[in-house]
Amino acid sequence: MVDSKMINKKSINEDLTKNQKIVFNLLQNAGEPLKAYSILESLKREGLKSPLQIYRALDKLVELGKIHKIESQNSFIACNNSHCSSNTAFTICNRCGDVKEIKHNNLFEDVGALAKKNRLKISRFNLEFYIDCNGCKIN
Amino acid sequence: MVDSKMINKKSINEDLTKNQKIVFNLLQNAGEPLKAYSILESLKREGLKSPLQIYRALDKLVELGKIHKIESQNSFIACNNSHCSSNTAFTICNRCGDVKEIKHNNLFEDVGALAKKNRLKISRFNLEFYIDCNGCKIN
DNA sequence: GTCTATATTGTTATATTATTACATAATGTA
DNA sequence: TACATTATGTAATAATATAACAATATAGAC
Repeated sequence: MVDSKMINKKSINEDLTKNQKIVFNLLQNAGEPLKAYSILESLKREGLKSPLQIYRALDKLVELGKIHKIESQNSFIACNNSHCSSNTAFTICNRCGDVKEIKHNNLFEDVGALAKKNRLKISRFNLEFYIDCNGCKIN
Repeated sequence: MVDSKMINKKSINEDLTKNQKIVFNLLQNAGEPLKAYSILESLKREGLKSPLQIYRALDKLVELGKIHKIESQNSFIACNNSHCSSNTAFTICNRCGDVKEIKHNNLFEDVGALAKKNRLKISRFNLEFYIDCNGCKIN
């Protein structure tokens, strides 16, 4: 399923359609997870006016591996890691919900190895580490 | 946050309130993930008639570690692993969405070790392995 | 026991997130 | 061109989750 639709992550943004480009650019500039309806709000000026326009672009971008969905927040973040292959690893703050994508490539290899060790033939994984972020620990 | 509210997983179900017990029993007997509104449907006969009654029970049960939420499906499953400490590890089928909780304790230790290796002080983790399940591979 | 604080439950309304259904336009390809 | 495929637009609605407030039950302090 994932495999058959997986496309070279390095494919330039020219491959994206108009709406996909608009949504992707917004997410890249944001640098933090955004929610579908907040994206919709931001993009009213670009002429996007219905949720479906946003969701369609988001779905495709997820499929292409150019963005990830943070399921527990119903939010979307531009991919930060050129080697992730649609695998995802995040830290999520227990208190403020702040999300950071983990870029450490060893981690991706290690999790893959763990899957193998447990005899699982995986197409991808999602790993979420819940932490108290620095800002929240102080307060 | 998790720590302060974490309660002994072995606490018997007597500790649960009426609605919590009703919801938890249903999930235990189901043995598969259920969605909030499907739980509501099933429990109309028990006198539960509003979403909030279900969500309140589910929230508490998650907090107690007696059930887990499968975020990508908005579904809830009874915990299957007495050592999980609110850590979660699942396989999820790409095609049919079938979810299984992984019980292999070594995996939980290994993921904890990975967090440490990456200098993360985590309160818990959630790991999702996406696979093609046996049933789906055949068809 | 009774008073009080706290937790739990009940109920209505509403907010948030996501999809269905259908029409139209653009693009690629024989 | 003609045809299939993909992308877009729009309206309606489904599915998921929470806010706000009232009523009831429970556990300790006295």
